[in-house]
Amino acid sequence: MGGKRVWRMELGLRMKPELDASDERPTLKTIAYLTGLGVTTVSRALKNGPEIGEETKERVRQIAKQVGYRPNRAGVRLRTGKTNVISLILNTEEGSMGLVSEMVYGITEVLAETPYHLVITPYSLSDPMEPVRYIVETRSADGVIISRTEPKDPRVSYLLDHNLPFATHGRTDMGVIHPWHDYDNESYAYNAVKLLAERGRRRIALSGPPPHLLYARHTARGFERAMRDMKLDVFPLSAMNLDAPAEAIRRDGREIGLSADRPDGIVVSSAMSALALVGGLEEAGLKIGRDIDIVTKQSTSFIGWYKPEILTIREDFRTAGRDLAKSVLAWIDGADPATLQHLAAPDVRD
Amino acid sequence: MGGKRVWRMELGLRMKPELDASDERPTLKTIAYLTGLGVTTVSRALKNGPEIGEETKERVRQIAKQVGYRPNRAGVRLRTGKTNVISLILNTEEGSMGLVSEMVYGITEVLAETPYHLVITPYSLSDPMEPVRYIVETRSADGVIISRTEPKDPRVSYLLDHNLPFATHGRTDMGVIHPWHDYDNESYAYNAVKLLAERGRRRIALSGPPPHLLYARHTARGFERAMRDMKLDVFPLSAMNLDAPAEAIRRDGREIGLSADRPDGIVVSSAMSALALVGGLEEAGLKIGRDIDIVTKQSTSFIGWYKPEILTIREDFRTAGRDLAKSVLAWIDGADPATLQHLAAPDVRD
DNA sequence: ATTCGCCTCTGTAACGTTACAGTTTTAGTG
DNA sequence: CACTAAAACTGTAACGTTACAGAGGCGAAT
Repeated sequence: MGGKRVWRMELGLRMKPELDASDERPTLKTIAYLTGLGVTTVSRALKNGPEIGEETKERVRQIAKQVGYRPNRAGVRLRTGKTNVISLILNTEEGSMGLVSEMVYGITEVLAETPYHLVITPYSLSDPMEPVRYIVETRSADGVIISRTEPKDPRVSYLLDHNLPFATHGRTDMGVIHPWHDYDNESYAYNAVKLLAERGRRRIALSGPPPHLLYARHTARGFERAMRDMKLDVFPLSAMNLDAPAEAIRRDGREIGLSADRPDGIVVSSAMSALALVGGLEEAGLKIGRDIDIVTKQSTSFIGWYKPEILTIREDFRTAGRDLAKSVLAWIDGADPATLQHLAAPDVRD
Repeated sequence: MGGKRVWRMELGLRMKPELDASDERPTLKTIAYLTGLGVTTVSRALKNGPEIGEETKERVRQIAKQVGYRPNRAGVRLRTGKTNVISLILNTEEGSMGLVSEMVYGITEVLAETPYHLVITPYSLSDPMEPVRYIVETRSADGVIISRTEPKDPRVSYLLDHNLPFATHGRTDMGVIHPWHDYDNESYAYNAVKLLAERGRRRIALSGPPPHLLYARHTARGFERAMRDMKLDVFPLSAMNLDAPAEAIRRDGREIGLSADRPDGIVVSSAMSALALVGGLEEAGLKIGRDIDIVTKQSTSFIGWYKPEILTIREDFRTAGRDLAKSVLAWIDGADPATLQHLAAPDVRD
């Protein structure tokens, strides 16, 4: 074997007599030259292909490591069509503080251990299909992550039609199967009510998400089930609308606080709204935790720092990001999308 | 000219007799076939090269648009080395809510009108150089945006050494020239003090950023200048440390609130800390706006919704993102980096 | 001895683009 | 009329990778 190796080396030298400029980025050719093997062999060896001898593979791997070889993404992509890119499609008009960065962190955390890069693709509400079409037409990603999923989401059908793996943050209601990650808002609402009941609250209101989104339904279901189970009085909040600007919510809070006939507990679906609501309630002279209790979801723990009187249940967007990334990768690798659906149980402590 | 066109078409047909599968993605070859021109000519025409006739260019452009031609990024990248990628290097441990997403939005807003994509490259505090080295070694981006800039930032020297255009969020103190965008913290602190002075506050404290960061110095300078100009009493906050966890800041706030000898105004450098501080002060029974005034920076306007008593001065991270993106692109296009340094004046209204 | 199949390695071509070095055509010059 | 120059176009090669179709060598079966 030693003899064979030497012979190959000489052959290599004869065949590729160019100087290898050592400051250039190494390619397969560099390794081929160094080992005296063919470029193809090196390529197969680094992929651990079955037709390459174990000894050769080891030698190639060693040299590759020595010279710091990194495959050229453009080369791979041009030849195979594989981009090694996951695209996160983001709406740039939403200002849901913290949500996005946490999700991005979760995604990068998973991708860091793979050859995948994360590309951020923005869209405006005026044309949500634009980035999806762009990615499909230019084949610029192997997989896509979608946020702000709608119950009937045209992006989902489009991606399914074009066989591009994806995962959605939030479920859909279209009778099709695809990977998703969703926070269990039914469980959240149920537990929120339970928390209030444990504090002796009996007249409880729900300030839910915008009703056209699917998770508004989940939230309402959990809320109503809990109210029935615990035999509490639903306090209807007609005016309340989480889509409304914070000023309006604050105003609502003040009105509620001033009315003689008011709830003694409110379940809120977003930390931002909870803050605005509490602002209004306090302006009306109420003391949170004494006169009324508020439960809200929170993604970062800042409410706990600031106002421990507000009851919180955690929603972890980093985990969501990790989950979504793992699901897309799994789908790309051929997993059954039906197995890539995750409902995240809310963490009731804190 | 009509005759010429027909002849070319025939030539084209003779030379490339393959069927053009119309569902395939169009390439230069497709357009060459359709126009009867050579691939090279089409390439030059679409780049508006000088050696192509105006009439031909127009025809090529038209057909290109008709078939929906989009240059293949991998092809360009492989041939030219141009990636059309800007990399945003992010620390995934920081939880500075809202900051990151707003910056990302600003960047994508600028890149949307260019062929550039935004890639998020994460790093952990244990090895801040890793992503920078990766990008340089694999030549995987044409430009880089750095956040959390340190006064002596090794990433800056490394990127300068390797001729990779970049821009930093925050200035450095290394005696080298590079593009940056920085919030004018000196001006912020000055205006914050002025705001307090206008409300009759006289014993003013500063709760500044972690002292090892450069903008701590800027903040302190603005604060001290304002205090001198307005002949106010500096109230030293020995215990205060914005690096501390929010719980500690909250505790500090309570202590300050309970002490007989306390400031009547505090300038705070981060909205998060301001909230924790206010939480503590209120716990001690103080009423913001009556017993004490707080000024803080805010990036989203949520404090205004929640607690209008807290005085705020806006810091706009979306603009920062836009600025940083524009600067990197300009540097890539050969602009003088010395002209790409922007100090963002704080917006005192709101 | 021949054939067969297996194992391990090989070169060629192609992905889409552009730099480069021509080539043809037309118009202008002496 | 030859000659040159400019204008407008051309093909070839290369970027780094991998699919594909071999090609040697060698042991086993015939």
